[in-house]
Amino acid sequence: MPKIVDKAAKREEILQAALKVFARQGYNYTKMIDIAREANIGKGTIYEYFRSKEEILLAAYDHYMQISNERIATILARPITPLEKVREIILQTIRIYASDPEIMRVFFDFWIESTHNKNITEMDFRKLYADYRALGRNLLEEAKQAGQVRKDISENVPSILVAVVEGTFLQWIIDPDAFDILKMAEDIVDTLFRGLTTAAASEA
Amino acid sequence: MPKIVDKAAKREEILQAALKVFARQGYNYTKMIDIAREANIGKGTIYEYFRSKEEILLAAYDHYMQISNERIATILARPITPLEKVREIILQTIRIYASDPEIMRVFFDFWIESTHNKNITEMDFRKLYADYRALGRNLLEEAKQAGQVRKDISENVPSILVAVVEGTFLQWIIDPDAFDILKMAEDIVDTLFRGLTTAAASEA
Amino acid sequence: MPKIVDKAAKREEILQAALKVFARQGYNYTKMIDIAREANIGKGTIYEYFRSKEEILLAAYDHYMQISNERIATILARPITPLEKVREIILQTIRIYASDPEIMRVFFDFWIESTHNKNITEMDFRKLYADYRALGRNLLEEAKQAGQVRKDISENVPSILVAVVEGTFLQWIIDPDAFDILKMAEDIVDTLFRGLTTAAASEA
Amino acid sequence: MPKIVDKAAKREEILQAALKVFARQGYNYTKMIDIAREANIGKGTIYEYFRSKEEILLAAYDHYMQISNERIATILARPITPLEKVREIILQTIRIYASDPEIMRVFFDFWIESTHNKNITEMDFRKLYADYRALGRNLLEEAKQAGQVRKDISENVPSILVAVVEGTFLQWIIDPDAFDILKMAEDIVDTLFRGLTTAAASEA
DNA sequence: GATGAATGAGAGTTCATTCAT
DNA sequence: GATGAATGAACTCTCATTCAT
Repeated sequence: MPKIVDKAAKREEILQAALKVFARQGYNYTKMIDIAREANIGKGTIYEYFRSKEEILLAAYDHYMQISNERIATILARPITPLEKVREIILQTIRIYASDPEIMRVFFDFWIESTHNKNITEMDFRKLYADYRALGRNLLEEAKQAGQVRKDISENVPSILVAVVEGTFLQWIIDPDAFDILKMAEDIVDTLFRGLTTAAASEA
Repeated sequence: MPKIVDKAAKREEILQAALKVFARQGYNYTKMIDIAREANIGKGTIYEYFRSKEEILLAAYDHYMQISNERIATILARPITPLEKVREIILQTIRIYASDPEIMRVFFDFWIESTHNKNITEMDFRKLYADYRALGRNLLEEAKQAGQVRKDISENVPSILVAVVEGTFLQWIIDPDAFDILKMAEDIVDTLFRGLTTAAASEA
Repeated sequence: MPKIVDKAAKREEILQAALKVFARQGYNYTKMIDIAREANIGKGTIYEYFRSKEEILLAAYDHYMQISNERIATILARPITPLEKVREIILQTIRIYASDPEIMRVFFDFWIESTHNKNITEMDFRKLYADYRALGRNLLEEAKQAGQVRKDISENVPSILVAVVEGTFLQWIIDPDAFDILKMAEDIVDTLFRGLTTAAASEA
Repeated sequence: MPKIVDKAAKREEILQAALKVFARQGYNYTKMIDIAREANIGKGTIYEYFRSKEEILLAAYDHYMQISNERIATILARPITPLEKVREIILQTIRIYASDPEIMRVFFDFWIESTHNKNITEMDFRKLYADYRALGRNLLEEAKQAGQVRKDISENVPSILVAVVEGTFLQWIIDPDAFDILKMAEDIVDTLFRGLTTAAASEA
């Protein structure tokens, strides 16, 4: 009988190798042979697990999305107030990628790729951001109902929340020493919430 | 009797064509022939004005930097308070690129390229962001001295200001209909300043 | 206790599968995996029975030759006149492949392959055609002696006989509906023999 | 001003080089680099004149068709009887390719390729043969009307004419010494016409 | 004996750059 | 100065074959 291989595990292994190389060199500068070398396999072997370079890209994106969604789902399930959920999502999003910078590095690579590569409609950053904003909008609405958030805040606050998180990564990836990313996470929440929350809530 | 050509003007023309194509297709997907066609010149002619594709990239980056710096210098020279300078820089930065989206599209392309291409150390986003943060830090310090800004704000506020502007563009480029970018600019300032300024200032 | 396998039978099975795929896709477009799938075995198993793709080609050719030779031998052994033997060989050659088009499809594939692939000298269409011509020449000579065929026919008649059979298949494979292949067989013999045979024989 | 090149002439040059290599090695075994070497150009240069390997195939086929069609048109235009036209088409078809064997060698390569490659529907041998048969059918019909051809010949005679020409090439390409191709052309016509023509015509 | 996971040589194709005109 | 024809390095992907299990 032939060699038994856990196809899924090996696929994951290759994906991890690819992520490492993508983070190091960028998607466009990454050649199939680089991924193969990182994974300690032959060039042809990659094609036993992925149909093309683009499929690796998509798999990596899905990988990112899954991590992200699971994290958010967990937070949403916790018995905390809507405002605390917003705070936790921001804090933990930053924390998780702070400890796994590779995937955030490739995130922006994919962002660019999605902008120009028409073959990969599955990689829909438009929807991703829209979903994040909708999430923020819903939680803030709940928080308003609960009196945690001022009624007169701008409709663009969700966009601002997304912006500040994304923009933080943008700076941090380029220059990890620019600030303490974990302290930054706290400061983001504190600074923004000060302008959003009702007096009572912001003191809490 | 050689043809008289305004070298600098033609170089600028080619640069503008390149910017257009970069915005449309992305730096990596842009071929020299695409730039040549957009500029209505021969492929070889580009090389009379630029040594390589990378040099166009750098020239485009310098172009961006010059616009950006001039704009900021103008604002800094105005007889307004430090806090108003911060506000104006944020508002006008967003406004200017809102009316010229092309250059902001390529900005992130360059961001990515600078991350991976070791040949282009002149394109230093690390320094760019550091400069922006330093500018913010200085203006905020002045504003604190002037009593416009609360003394206890986080040292990371400059990073947050940069983040929110960059993150706004990130969303807007992907999805120009996600929000009204000009309204967004106002809301960013209002929302952030509410948490930063002293009561007196924020009422102003 | 090794599994008992009829090596020869399995080899034949694989060969039949290969013939089917060759007929469908052509030798060059046929991948080893296609043959394996058609034979319902693993890709590696083929190599237990054939050293290489080329060896399958050769085996298929031998298969063709054996069928062809057996058929001719049978006809030659029959107690009929030389001219009738020629007629029967032409008729039955066409009939047999008319009912088994697969093998004739691959015949021309092999013809091409033999022309360009220097590794397969065993696949000698030069000799095959020469043999056919020699067979025709001998039978026609006998027929001449027997007074069945005119003495002044061209020495190239054997080549013409081979040509018309091969050329018929060439058209028929490309377009099976171009003519009724069985009727065509009859018409070939009738048309050609009318010019070759003595009055007496052609009336027969 | 740039190098002036007669694009059409260079394309033709490359095509001729390709034909040579196709004849020598077969279409499938021919690599782009082989064509480039034969044409004394760089590999990339081919792509300035042909989009792909397949496009060269099609151009070569068109080249064949043009030669063939022109030749036939010339013959049809001559002031000779229908039967003589048939004779001339057969004779000259064989003669022309006898003096230019390269193109006939590749003809069968293309025949095979057209059978299996679905991308090249422009290369329609089905139509080619059908056209040849139709041409023969029409000329023979005219010849019948003119009393040159017996009224009771088989409807399949056109197919037989095509078959014998194609089958002759098939043998000749494999083994150019098997027979004198020019003598063969004469013998084909003589042998076939003896069975087809009326006594008067055949004596002529 | 049977298998399919692994492989790398080699294919067609692209494109930044050169340079003769 | 302007050009585009020419180029080959380098890319992604294929597939016959090997071999550990």
